[in-house]
Amino acid sequence: MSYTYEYPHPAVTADICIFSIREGTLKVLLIQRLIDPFKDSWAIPGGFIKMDEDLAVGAARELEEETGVSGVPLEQLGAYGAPDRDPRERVITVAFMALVPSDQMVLAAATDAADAQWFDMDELPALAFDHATILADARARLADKVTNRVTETAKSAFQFLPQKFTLAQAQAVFETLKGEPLDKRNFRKWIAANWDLVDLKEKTSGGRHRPAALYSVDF
Amino acid sequence: MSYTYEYPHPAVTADICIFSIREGTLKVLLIQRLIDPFKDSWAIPGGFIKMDEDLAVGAARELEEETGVSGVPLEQLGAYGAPDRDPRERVITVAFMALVPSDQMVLAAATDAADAQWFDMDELPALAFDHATILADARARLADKVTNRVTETAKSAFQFLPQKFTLAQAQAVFETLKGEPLDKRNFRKWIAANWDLVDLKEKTSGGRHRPAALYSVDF
DNA sequence: TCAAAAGTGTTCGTTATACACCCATGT
DNA sequence: ACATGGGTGTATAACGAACACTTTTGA
Repeated sequence: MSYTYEYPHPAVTADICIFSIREGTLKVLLIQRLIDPFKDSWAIPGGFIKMDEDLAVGAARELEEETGVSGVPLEQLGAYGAPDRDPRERVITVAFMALVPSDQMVLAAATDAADAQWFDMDELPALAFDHATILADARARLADKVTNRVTETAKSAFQFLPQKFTLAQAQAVFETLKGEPLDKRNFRKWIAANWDLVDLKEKTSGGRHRPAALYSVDF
Repeated sequence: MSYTYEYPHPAVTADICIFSIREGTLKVLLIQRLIDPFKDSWAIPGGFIKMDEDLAVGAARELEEETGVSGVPLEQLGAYGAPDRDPRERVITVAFMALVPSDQMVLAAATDAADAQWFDMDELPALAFDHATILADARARLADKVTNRVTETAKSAFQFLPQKFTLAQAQAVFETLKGEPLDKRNFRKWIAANWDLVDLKEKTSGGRHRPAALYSVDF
């Protein structure tokens, strides 16, 4: 089957930057490409948009196909369309991003992906296409969104915490997302002022040091 | 000549929201479509991206072809790709926006455009495709960008002022761009703090009322 | 003298930032 | 006793928002 047009058409893809926190560090979900170009290179997941699906829907589908990850709320980052960004043909990509919990997530590489793995944002491999640029843009946007206001993005930060958590644990999560250390007292003021924390009147135990108070959060 | 692909490809367009101030009100540059679909409807200028040009370059080219407007710095707004947004075939558009002075600008409708005119943002005609949505997004972004920091977008606001201007004139420009009235004293504090105003030690004359001090701005 | 626009400061609330010491526990 | 992380308050600066009266001119 082939498709013919009177004028040349670019291909359009969606690429998705999926961030998570694992082992206390910010990770991004990458796939290893199974096919050329950039065969065997790592890349952010993505693929061609179908003719009858919305951009965000196509992005979600490609994400699930290549990595097994589904049900994440994607936010559009923008379009990337340098003429030579794909050596095959003209490909314009629309980039999306999301922040998700990943503890119970099972990665399942399929379709164009030989493998799907979480990479530490500080130890990225060489990336296919212009994905390093896209990912850098996404990283910057993530840091902006997490602490400024009580947005959906900020809410999702709490997914990296157990239901009962200490303030030190919460601080570590926000530091990881923001990419810089935060002042302990200022952080505690901020979280108390901006979120509905419930003091559970419980303390951690078994630690080597002073027990910490446990909290939960109501949205 | 025709172009054949193994898989279906969408068409990709760039659409451009060009804002200006004319007669003291915020205007947007629209074209009247010469061809179907939406023949005779008004639309924001735009058209198909060529295979070897960058998105922003294509947007600038389409803008010039259809309206005669050139040399404007475009900022990407995002991609719009609902499957049915174009009745002909699947068309994904990348929207751009800019704020430009228009006093000496000569509009020259050509190519797909029967006409090119400035429309008052408060009196828009029915627009083709999903252009009403795109334009509303652009309008919101414009208001955000103009007053918050000393950005390029904010700089361009001064292009709507004569070289020697009064603070009341400047306030009127910023109010138009922001879409809401500003407090006189707060505005004067803000403009003095954020811009390098030069007090020209001159006053307006010929007005019916108290003369106003004239300023110019250095960047 | 009146109408109309020009000009001018202070207060308050919120937010971000900086910063140092004592406390409770396990070893 | 000591090492380790838990826990706490105050001061300052910057910013945005609210707000009313006097001055100067032409008609």
